[in-house]
Amino acid sequence: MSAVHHEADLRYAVERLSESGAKLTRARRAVLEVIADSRKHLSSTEIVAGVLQRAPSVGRASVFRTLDLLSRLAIVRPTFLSGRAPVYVLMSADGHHAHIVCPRCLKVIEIDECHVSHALSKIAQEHDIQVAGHLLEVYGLCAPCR
Amino acid sequence: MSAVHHEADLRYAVERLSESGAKLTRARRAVLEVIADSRKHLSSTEIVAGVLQRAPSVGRASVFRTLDLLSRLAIVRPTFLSGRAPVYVLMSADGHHAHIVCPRCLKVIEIDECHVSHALSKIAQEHDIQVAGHLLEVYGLCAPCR
DNA sequence: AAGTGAACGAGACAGAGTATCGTTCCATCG
DNA sequence: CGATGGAACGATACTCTGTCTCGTTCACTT
Repeated sequence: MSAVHHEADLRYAVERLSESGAKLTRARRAVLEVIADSRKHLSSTEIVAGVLQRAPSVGRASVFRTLDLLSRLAIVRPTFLSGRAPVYVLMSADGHHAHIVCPRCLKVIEIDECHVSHALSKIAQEHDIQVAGHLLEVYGLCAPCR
Repeated sequence: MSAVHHEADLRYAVERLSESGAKLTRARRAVLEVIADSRKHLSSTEIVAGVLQRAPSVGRASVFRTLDLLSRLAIVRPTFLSGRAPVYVLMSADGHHAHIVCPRCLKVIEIDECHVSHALSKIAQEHDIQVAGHLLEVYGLCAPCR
């Protein structure tokens, strides 16, 4: 019920939201809490449902507006995992995220340490880019599926 | 007009399609050609339009069915770049793909060499996964935008 | 050359996301 | 302390991407 799973990420997301000049409204707080509170990545429909439970007066449109805002701020990233609708991934404090998708059972395994910093600095150098974040998706069969 | 840009990828995609047991129909060939022929990543709407030009008798539904099939075969991967609708990325022969997105001008820069093989083998080992492919998205300002 | 199941084309349908519009909230400034 | 203005809101109508259905056609096998 309470937001315990990604407490730090939630705090950081709220901080970045304020920094951007956006107001921290009830609707936005509710969306962030639902996302941070969930153990798995949620679709927009699931987020709407979660928000409705937590703050029944919040409208559908505000949830979508918030998801848009969070995407633009790179706090969240829509991604296709299982199913037809995109699923919103909460980026970590430094704008990075990585997970493994098993193409057979569609399970998603979150990765904390993805070892790409060296690769990123090479890419930054080769393409003259100022890297601000990344998403790494790895596709591969998990142990039970082999 | 003719498919010259990702000729090798196209050939490989066709091969994997046959290998999977799927028939190589006119609709599927048209979709693959449109995707491989394009210099940029296309949305489903753009793909439908391209197919319609190339093979007017092909139905909308078949395009979506094909995109589904190609996604399941990891020949293509839907991703959110600019805009509301997802965009389909053609994975390279070994199931890998990487690009940089500039969050300001929304330009997408394709990366040929992404230097993550070492990171992937570490991840494979740590999580007991048999890696079959990956997608790396790097977010960062490009030179002109700084 | 014929048989068979996969795939197709057309169009009705569903549902995710958007646009509109009047209202509310909140900060700033008189 | 109350007025002013802009950002965000809630409700709802609407759009459009993607799906489902169903009878028909076509690609591959033998």
